[in-house]
Amino acid sequence: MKAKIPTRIEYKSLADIAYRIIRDKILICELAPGSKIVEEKLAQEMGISRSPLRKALTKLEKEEFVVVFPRKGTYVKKLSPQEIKEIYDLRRLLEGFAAEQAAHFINGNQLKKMKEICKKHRSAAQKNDLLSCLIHNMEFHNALVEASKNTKLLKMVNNLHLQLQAMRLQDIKQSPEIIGAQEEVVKEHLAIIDALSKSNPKLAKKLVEEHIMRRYPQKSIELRG
Amino acid sequence: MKAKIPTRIEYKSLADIAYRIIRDKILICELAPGSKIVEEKLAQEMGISRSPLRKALTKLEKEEFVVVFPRKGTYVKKLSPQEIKEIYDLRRLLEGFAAEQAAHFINGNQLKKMKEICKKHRSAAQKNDLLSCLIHNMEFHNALVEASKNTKLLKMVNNLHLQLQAMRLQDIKQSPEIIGAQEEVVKEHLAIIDALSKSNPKLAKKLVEEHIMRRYPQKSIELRG
DNA sequence: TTAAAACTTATTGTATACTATATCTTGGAT
DNA sequence: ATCCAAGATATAGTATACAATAAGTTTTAA
Repeated sequence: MKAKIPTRIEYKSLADIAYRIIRDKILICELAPGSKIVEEKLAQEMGISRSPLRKALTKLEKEEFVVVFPRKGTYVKKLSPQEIKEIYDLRRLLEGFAAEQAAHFINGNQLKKMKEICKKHRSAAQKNDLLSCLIHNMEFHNALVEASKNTKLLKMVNNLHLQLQAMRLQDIKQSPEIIGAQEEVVKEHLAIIDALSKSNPKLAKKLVEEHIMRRYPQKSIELRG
Repeated sequence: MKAKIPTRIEYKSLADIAYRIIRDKILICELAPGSKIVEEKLAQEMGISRSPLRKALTKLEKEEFVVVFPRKGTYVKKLSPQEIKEIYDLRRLLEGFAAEQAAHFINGNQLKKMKEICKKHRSAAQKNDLLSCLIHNMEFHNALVEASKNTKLLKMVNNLHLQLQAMRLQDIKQSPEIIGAQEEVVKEHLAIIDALSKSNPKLAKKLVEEHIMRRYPQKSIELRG
């Protein structure tokens, strides 16, 4: 008899829960970059055994939130300047492409959703609520890539954003002013929405690329391309 | 005291070995798309316990070689036409970008290496050794992306190629002629090398994009962009 | 006193045992 | 005969136990 492939159902295993908790701890730097993760210790803290914890760590390793040194231990990943550059180069490429594609398909609902995100984003910016700004920023970029209808692309871009998130939160804590200019960010987002609504792929792509590179934190390093 | 981050050493755990063996079995369709993987059964066949096997399966899940349905089981992934389209769209984008970047940095050694790969590829093509052709083809694209000096990009493209590999092998078995035209492929590879050696980023990019889309197996579906 | 060796401890990797759930089988009622 | 329910079985998820290795500590010899 042929194997029946089941339909996916929602089920949260301890491994899934642990994955999410540890990832969040890394994103808010409760687990600091470079610090060691001792399995037994962390498992006890979370009230679970090492089995689901190790599964969670394996997933985090694949997504580059931690680095595993065989027989030595697992360490929270610390992004190098070179990696940050790579991420921004890839974001420009991938999200630029996403915008181009999205301009072909995007519908009223999706545009409306993006506009609402911008509204909340602007409101948070005016209140100087930088954490909310960070969230709405991710929501916007997420919605943009979703509209490109390429699920693999969405996964890639999502992962890149999450990898940057810990760094962004650190920046907020250490010097909120460098994040600043959130109203500028919202303006640029709205311009992108406008290009999408006018089904202008080339413009949407260009605006997204420029938007991303304006936020590249290592402006001093010369850009190529 | 600050945590000392160890240097990476080579160490093959049973999980690593199992990962590689299972991945290869999937690539050669010894584990057929859609078939179920029973942990206890596969572990016994490989002479290991479920612990390292499950770690291997978790990695394979993250790389989309298998799909895990919670509490149901793990199944070998079967690519849908939509996913194949996504992969080709992304390959065009990512490898086109890689070529553009590579044209800036590439050195004599790397060019030499790529030429040698083409030489072997042509030789295999003349002998009608399609399996070797597949390998040399991957080697070429790998070398191209390596020359772009973006490690994250390399990982992404590598994964896309591996995901296609099972399908390509099936194609060879079922109808060798559709693979054919390997000498054409080599010619196009050499043209790409030529553009790189002349440090012509725009041309290199264009040639790579065209080269990839010429091999898109679903030509009938209209292409956008 | 210093350095190497032997020993101890901590921690990862692996195997096994247990638990919970999904699937299959059997039996009974209509 | 068909459908549903209760029990049996298979299998994934989790916990624990054990093995191997790396890191740390003490001892001993020069």
